[in-house]
Amino acid sequence: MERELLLLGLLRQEGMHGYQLHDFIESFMQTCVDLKKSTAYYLLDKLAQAGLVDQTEEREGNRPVRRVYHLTPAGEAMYQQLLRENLSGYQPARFAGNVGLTFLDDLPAGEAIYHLQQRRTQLAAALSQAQQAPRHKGSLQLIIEHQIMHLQAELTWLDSLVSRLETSDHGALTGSG
Amino acid sequence: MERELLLLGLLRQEGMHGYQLHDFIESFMQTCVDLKKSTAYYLLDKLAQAGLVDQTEEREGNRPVRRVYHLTPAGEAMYQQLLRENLSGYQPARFAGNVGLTFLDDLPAGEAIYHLQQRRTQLAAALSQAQQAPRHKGSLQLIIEHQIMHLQAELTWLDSLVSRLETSDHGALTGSG
DNA sequence: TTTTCCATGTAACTCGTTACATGATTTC
DNA sequence: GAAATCATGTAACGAGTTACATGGAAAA
Repeated sequence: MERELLLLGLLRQEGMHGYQLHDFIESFMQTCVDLKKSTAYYLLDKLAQAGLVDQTEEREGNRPVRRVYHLTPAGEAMYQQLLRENLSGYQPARFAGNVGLTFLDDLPAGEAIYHLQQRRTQLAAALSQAQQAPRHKGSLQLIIEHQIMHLQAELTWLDSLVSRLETSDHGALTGSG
Repeated sequence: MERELLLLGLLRQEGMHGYQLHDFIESFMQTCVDLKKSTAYYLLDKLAQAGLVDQTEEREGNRPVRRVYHLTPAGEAMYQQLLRENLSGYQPARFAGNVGLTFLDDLPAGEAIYHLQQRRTQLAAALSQAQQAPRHKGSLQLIIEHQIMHLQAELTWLDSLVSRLETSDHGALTGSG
């Protein structure tokens, strides 16, 4: 339900059409959320069918019609509920990259280090991208801060893992650390 | 492909049947991976059809047949490739709980704090569960360490957020922190 | 004896992605 | 005139979950 919450929350601030919504998320929340264009349309349709938003059609010149969505009272109620549910629950993050770590010692230390350094490069890039993200008013800024905190922690951890591998006395991985 | 990598990596260490595999993951990796029983069977079937594992049927007494899976040479090759791909890439984590934070200032500070403290309780529980996880040999231990690091960072961050809200002079959220 | 554990699977479904299709308009 | 942007959508697919179905064995 996070995606629904996201759309409802944004539409609550101001009416928007699908393209605009996707654009906003891509430009300002790209570090933390990823919502494909078709998914946005699909979701808006679903929200509309559920009576949580309604459409008003706009047109400028000869362009394709823009369906601008606004919250209905039911949508507002649902938003209030979803927001509280989201805030008061902890949803564990999933780390796809950890599966490889499970089997790290199936590789010779040298090669493990090499691959992890590739990973490090991408991680560092993600961090500096997050750090350069434009500052936002209100709590939108929070998720950027969170993202930066998270990426910094990941980077530090990865570095400590690599240096443990480098000084590998073959007990380094499981050593008390 | 992480789930496939996970299964291949475990099966490489020793032949196992679906139930056993699911059991192992649930008991020893529950803090980081979640793989439903049906998904395990489904995936094993897919791997078998792709020729990456083969089955040998075992039976004990009158119990249902156990299909024990082993890596084939093709499976071993695939494993080697997937492992390197996984290690050398960075796959961003997704934080479903962040969507709510985006709209945190739609709630009065008091209520926001209340909900975040609910979240904190669950987070702290997850942390202590991870801390009590049995110690493992080899790099399996790495993902538990990583999980603990991650949960600690989350907890610290959440606490700092709550205390910013508590001393809320209404600029606290976006203040230079 | 009833519940839990062992062991497997199928069918229906949801969610989201990919790839495709359309067509106007603005920018280079 | 070509390319990018604005604006919408559909069809097909894939991954994974839920709920259901089966049945023997062990434990309570």
